[in-house]
Amino acid sequence: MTDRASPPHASLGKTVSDQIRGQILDGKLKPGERLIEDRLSAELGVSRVPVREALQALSAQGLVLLEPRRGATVADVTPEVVAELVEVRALLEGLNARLAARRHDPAIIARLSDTLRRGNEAAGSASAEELASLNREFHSLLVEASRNSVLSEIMSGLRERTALAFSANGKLRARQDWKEHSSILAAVIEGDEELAGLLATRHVQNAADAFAQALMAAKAAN
Amino acid sequence: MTDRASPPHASLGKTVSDQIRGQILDGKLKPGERLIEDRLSAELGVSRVPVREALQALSAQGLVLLEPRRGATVADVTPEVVAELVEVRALLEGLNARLAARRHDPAIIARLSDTLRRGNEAAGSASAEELASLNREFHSLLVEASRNSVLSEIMSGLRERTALAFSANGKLRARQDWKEHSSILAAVIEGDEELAGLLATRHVQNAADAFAQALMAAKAAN
DNA sequence: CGCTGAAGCATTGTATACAATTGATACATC
DNA sequence: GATGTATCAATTGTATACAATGCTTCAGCG
Repeated sequence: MTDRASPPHASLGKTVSDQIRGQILDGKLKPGERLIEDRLSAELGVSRVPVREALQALSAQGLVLLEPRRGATVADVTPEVVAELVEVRALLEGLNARLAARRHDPAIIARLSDTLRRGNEAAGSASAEELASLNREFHSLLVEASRNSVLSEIMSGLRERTALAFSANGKLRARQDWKEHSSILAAVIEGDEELAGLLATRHVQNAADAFAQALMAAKAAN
Repeated sequence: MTDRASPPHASLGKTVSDQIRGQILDGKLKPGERLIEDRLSAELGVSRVPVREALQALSAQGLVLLEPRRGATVADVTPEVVAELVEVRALLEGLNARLAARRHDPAIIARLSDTLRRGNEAAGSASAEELASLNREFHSLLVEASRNSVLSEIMSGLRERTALAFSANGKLRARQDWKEHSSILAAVIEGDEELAGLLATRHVQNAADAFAQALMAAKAAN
């Protein structure tokens, strides 16, 4: 039940966009799959107009590829794009962590600590979905902690795209992930900007490396 | 005549979006001004549907503020947001320049050199519009040179928003701007990643500082 | 004179209908 | 048998029409 989706009185376009985004991130819609407006509008019980709005929004976010006169498909995140994504996101997570350490907001830090605790508890036992949700929560709070709305918007898009790419990562790295989260948060609490930034950058790179290795191993097994 | 706008067979939504974007960046539409769908559709001779698409796209880019049930207004870039914008853009321009230095693509470097030459020639005499256009061209090529499509997309949005904020900057800093462009390009040609990155980051910060000072001076004059 | 509230208007949100384009299939031709 | 071409179905692009909402104005009352 990780679907909070959208508030009841938001415009339909947003509701639909959240629905589709959810299905993409959950893997119910697979990369390359066509998103036909008529089908979606019938499925969701709305007209094509909000569906089109949603598809455009998702396209702007990079989750959907929108080709003129040819329709929409779920974005296929190639290894090249993943590398680009990681390069940019690693840098920005670094900036974000530095800012969070500088701002040093006790209220958000408290919430981060709580999420961290739950993440550590869940790292062993919980389902992949729950782990993903906690992961999102941690990074989302961290973004909030930097108090930079521009950065925040950009990063939320990047996080979703990397999540899409790494969806198969599952529970394997959970323990290591939360270890790293822990040290990032510690640096933020200390107000050690440089360390927080470095750790956050490394965190992204480490996760990407681990994923690449897992991928290689899977290939070798075939 | 810096308007290349959109290719003739692109969808109307894109055409309209380019039109409105142009009017915003040219200052014909001022921050805070309401963008009423009916009026725009009448003015541009299309129905409201493409206009809505355009407004959403511009909203995703940050040039337009879209409030549910309340319509669209030209984004008002507050000093706080400018600071955030500069913080992020400075970092990303740094990464971009580093990558450009690493890639080191002769074809693009040749084009950059050409633009640089024209920019230096124009720095003294040309109109503000022409200078802005050359500036866009230089940075646009530089983004291309990094060969990172993710970075490229993000930065083009950021550049437009900073351009909107600094639109009043005009010719004052032109000479200094192109001096800095020149040294950035030199570092890129040398393949000196670190220097190129540093200079590019500084370039953004310098421009922002200069603008802030100009603003203060203008205030003091009142 | 200011305040409250209801009616009307301006504007956005959504649905339906039509036009235009693309991709596929079947057929004819070499 | 391969290749080109015409026709058709599926799908997207755009326009128009209607519904829902928020803002403004102004009458009535305190």
